[in-house]
Amino acid sequence: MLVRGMRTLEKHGGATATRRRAAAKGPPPPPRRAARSAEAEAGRARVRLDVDERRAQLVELGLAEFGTRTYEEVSIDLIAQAAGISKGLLYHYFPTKRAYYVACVREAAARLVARLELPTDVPPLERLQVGLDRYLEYVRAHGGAFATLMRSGAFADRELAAVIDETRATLLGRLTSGMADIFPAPGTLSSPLLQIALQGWVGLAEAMSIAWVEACVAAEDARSTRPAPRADEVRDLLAQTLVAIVGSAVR
Amino acid sequence: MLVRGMRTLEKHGGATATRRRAAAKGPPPPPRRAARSAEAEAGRARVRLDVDERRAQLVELGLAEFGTRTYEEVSIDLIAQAAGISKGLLYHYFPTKRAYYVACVREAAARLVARLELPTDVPPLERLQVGLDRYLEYVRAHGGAFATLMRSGAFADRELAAVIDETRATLLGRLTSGMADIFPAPGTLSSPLLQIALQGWVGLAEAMSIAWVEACVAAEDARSTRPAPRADEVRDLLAQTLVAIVGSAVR
DNA sequence: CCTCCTTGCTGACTCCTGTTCAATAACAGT
DNA sequence: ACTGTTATTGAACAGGAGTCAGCAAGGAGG
Repeated sequence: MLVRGMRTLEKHGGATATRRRAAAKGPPPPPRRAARSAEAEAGRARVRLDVDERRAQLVELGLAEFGTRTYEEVSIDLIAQAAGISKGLLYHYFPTKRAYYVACVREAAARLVARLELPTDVPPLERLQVGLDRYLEYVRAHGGAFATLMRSGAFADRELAAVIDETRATLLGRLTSGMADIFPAPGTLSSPLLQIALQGWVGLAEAMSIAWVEACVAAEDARSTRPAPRADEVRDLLAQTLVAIVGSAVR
Repeated sequence: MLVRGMRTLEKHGGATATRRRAAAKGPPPPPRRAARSAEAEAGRARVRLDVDERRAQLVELGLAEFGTRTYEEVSIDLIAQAAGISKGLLYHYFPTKRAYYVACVREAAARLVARLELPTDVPPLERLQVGLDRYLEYVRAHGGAFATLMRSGAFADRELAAVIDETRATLLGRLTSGMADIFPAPGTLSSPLLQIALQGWVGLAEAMSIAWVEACVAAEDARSTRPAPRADEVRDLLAQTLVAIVGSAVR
């Protein structure tokens, strides 16, 4: 509690650490500063949460932080401080900073996927339009956070790339489901070229939506610039391009 | 002379540092060990190069390293060791690791741009095709390095983003120069929507080319997979999509 | 109410890597 | 050979990721 300090001089940890340091440095270690009891005077008592709660809280916080700053700009200490916990606790939930980041990206992706539930009883082209509308709406609402999350630390490790690829595949699958009827030619739908074409279109969609959001922001800031395109213009452009590219690829 | 000036200030800098250290640690700073001349017994003598030579060497090395590993995987020590110099020297040429990275990316971009010099006396569509062919050839040849360089640490800072944006704009300008003749409607060519469309197409081109290279690699590894598309198929797909997207955007 | 006892939680430590700086040595001009 | 310039170095510093021994909140069983 209050006097919980002392920490009994860290009987073990201290001794071990001292020994190791001595071995590394040679000269006798500097006098150890006496451990003081903080925690009490810090004002905030130790709060014990349920595992899932804490995890959710941390991911939520990470969503906000990583959406604003870059991966490397966000330090573990910062997160811990913002969450009101110790650094060590974070490692109780996530083995590494990257794992924490991946968890956050995964959550963001899950939310995006959840928001893009589409009706299955409408014709493919209409579904595509509705899906694109929702996608653009999402990107517009989450603006920079979306771009930051998707691009900032991306592609550094396999796991992260897998999450992103999977998300893309899921969304693409939803948007294009049923479109096989439109383009006959049975075998061609899974041809290597079409695969590449579709991956390319996903890149197009992301680049275009990001450019659109930037144009929107720029248009708001300065009156001088011409107004940004409307969402439905962008949506139509995306839809038409998808049709065109698939048409070209299966030809 | 600038350097000289700083040199003069070193008296101050040193004092400041010492003061800071004392303030931080409390106890008087440990006696600085007398600098000895080891170096000789290290086997390799100190080599003194011309500024530009060394810079070029370091950038060349960085191209290789950053093309293989990720930004964070490449440590300054690694670079220094590979170059056979001390860590400190790197900071004589580049103020920071990121600056070094940016210099490398800038060089890579410059080479790409240089390779994409296009003849000006051919019709626009043909020029587009030739340009795309060269682009794909480059991406194919430099495979992963291209993707790694362009994506790994990207977008972390303004400067890097600027380099990449500028490169994209340059290439796009070359590929599309003269195409104004094809699509009449004078004012529309710089409409906001078209800008977005073109940025989107660049994203398409990058995503598609990366997917294509991956398909090529995969096809080489396993015989089971279907063969990767030919370069000219991808090129035509890209060209047709560009025409289609511009057509949609100016409509 | 007390006592385990599980486990969420902490703080001090280590290690590693980017960055700084005073000192050193190679080269150019004299 | 002497000297000034500056490329080059080694050691120290800073600060952030990751580790670990021990502490305590809240329930289970007496």
